[in-house]
Amino acid sequence: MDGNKSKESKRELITEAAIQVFSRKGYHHSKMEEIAVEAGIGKGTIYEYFPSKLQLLRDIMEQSYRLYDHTLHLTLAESTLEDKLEALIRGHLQFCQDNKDLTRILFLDTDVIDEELRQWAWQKKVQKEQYLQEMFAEAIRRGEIKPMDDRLLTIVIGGILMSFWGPIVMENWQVDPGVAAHQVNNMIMRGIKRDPMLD
Amino acid sequence: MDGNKSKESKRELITEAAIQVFSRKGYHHSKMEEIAVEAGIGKGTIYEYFPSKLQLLRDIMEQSYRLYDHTLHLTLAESTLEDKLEALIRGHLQFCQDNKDLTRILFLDTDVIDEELRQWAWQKKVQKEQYLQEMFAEAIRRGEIKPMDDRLLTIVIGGILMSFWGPIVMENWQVDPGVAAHQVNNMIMRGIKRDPMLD
Amino acid sequence: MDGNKSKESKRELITEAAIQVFSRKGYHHSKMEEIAVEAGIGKGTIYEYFPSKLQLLRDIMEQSYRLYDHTLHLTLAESTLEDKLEALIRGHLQFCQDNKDLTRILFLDTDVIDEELRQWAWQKKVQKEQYLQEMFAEAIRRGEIKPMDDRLLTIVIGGILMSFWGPIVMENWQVDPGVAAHQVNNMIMRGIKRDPMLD
Amino acid sequence: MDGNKSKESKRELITEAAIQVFSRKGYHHSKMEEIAVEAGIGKGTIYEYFPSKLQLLRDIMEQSYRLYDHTLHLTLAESTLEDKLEALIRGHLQFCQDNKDLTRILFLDTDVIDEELRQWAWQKKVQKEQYLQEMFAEAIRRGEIKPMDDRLLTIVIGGILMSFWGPIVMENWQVDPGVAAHQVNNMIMRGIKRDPMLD
DNA sequence: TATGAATGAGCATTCATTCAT
DNA sequence: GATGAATGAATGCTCATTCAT
Repeated sequence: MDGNKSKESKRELITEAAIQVFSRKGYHHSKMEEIAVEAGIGKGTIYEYFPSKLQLLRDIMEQSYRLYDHTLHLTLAESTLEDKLEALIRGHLQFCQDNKDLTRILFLDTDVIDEELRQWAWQKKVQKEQYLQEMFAEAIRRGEIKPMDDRLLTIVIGGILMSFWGPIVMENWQVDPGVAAHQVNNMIMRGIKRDPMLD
Repeated sequence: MDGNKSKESKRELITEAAIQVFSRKGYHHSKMEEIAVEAGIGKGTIYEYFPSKLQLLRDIMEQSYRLYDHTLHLTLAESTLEDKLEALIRGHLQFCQDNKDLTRILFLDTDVIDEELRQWAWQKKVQKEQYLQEMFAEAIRRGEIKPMDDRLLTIVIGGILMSFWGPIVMENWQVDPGVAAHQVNNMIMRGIKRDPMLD
Repeated sequence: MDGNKSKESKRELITEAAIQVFSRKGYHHSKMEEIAVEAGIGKGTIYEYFPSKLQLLRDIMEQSYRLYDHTLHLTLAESTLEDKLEALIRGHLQFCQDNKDLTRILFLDTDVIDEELRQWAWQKKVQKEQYLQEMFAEAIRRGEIKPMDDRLLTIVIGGILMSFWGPIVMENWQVDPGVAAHQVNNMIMRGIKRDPMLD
Repeated sequence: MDGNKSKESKRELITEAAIQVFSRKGYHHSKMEEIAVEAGIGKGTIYEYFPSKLQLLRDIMEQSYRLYDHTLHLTLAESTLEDKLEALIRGHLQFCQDNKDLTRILFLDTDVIDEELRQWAWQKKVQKEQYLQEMFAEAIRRGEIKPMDDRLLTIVIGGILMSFWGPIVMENWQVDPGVAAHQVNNMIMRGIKRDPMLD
């Protein structure tokens, strides 16, 4: 029954260990030795599966983004921007809660490592923003939301999404994704100002 | 008179050089040698003013936060939350534009260095959030904004502020702080959804 | 019937592969992995036949010397030194041409490996020189060649023999062993200086 | 008085130490640590003067060849080939005796290291041979020596020169360069065969 | 018997920090 | 004070060898 430790699962074992360590210490303070110990294997074994420490990080990053990309696709099932946005926020919160270590690496270490990785991460960010911006532009055209600078709106929404990982990952903020997403979506859609009409 | 290079100005010279280099390469890829060259002094001289590379970063961080704290105080001059928020956003945008290198270091390298610095930076963030949260709580009590989760609102607003440094610092996004702040503030206060009443 | 790969032939298979690789890359740059691939077998299998990389080299060296020793025995069939020498040179040239890879290993890697192997190779060289030196001493006694320092003559002749492997192995120098041996032998026996008697 | 340990002499110090160690152990078995200890300095200091272990070897090789090239120039002062050859052999013997460690590195490690160094060393060898071959061709034309294959003669003479370093360096063979050179030159010029005319 | 995944001793190299001048 | 040559602890990576299957 131990046979499920196939070649693929050994790779995953290393990846898991690396995620733990990278998340705990950050890339530069993580030693290959420590990752090996965490995985319960020898140092050299890592190099049977990954050619270098940097490539190990890259693989983790790419795997993470593939996982995360799923979040964006949640918007496709909805028709109105309001529903799309809520689905997006909910999915994002869920991802952060389900993959704390990954989130930490993804949003923390990204920009500090090497130029190629930096480029890659930036491109990912741009792609995501283009997707969102088009979504907003279309909603403006459709008249669902007010006429406004779609670029600025993209930046703002992107920032809001980013804002959650800190509390969730660093402070272990417990939150129901559905509830929080609804509240946040309400803020965005209807604003926070008290409606004087209600008085 | 070479003596105008007083003790204090030599310290600043090093700090400036370090900001350049840290910003350009990130902390871990910055060499003390390079900082010295950038400052036009000898490598050993840095150690006359700063006990270590890490402490040099800490000093820069602290100095930056002192500078940035000023932004928060801009809210004090305003009475309504709407005005406070706009002043805050405007001040933040201004700071990012005026101190790109500092911003990069502040929001990029912060969490990856050492545990103590990580704690310190987190504490700064918490302090800022407490200030904002109280501001929001008071506005809710006062009835200026709708009843809502002030913690969640704080996170959202914090995220929006953070969202700007990327475009400004990395993409050299040119924006008029006054105009952008007003637009963003409008989004937050009145929401983005088109008012059906207007139809 | 795959069984024609007997124990002995598998050993030879490995030896052949090792000769190829050692010759191509030199001992230190040759990887056991590469030798295994060259032999078309698994890495571990080599260790069924040779206890270590170094021992594999030693075996090749010893085998080579056994093969080469034959060259020296060619002198036995001749009576005069002149004929012995020509046979020796011819045999040496033939050996270099027929066993380029072996020659390369034999004369290139010998001394750089480990102390024991160095000793062994040196001893082989000394044995060969003793054989030659005795041959010369006897020829001097017999009056076939002039009275001279037989030690010095041995060194000179040894050097001449060594001089051929470079051009043959490294530059792929094509030469007829019989013709070249005759020419070289003539140089040695009669000198290169033009005989003034002939004028 | 310690001030003569200038930047240049520290470089030499390292070079000397490296020559010792490389000569004793061969390149691949020499550790940077050991070279540092031999030089009485810290390991890191070597890297202040040489960018890598390989470059350290290269520098030594080049320096050696510059020193050795001098030997070839000794032939220029002589007019007849006989005198040129004797000067060459004498210079060669002298060089081997005076620079045993260097000789060992030069004639032992050359071909086993890296491709670029291999090329470089081969080119040096070719240059030397071209010089000799032209010298011989000219002597043939002039009628000082018999008509013969000048390429073959070059190989033979090159081999004879090479033959000396083994006994001198490995067996500490004590020889008077002048005397030995004269004897060897006689062998080459007049041959070893007893002149039947003398009977 | 054959295999190749796993191992870890071993080594070149980096760079923050020191200290003699 | 200012300097930069010297240092060595720290670490990523290699590859001969082992051993479970």
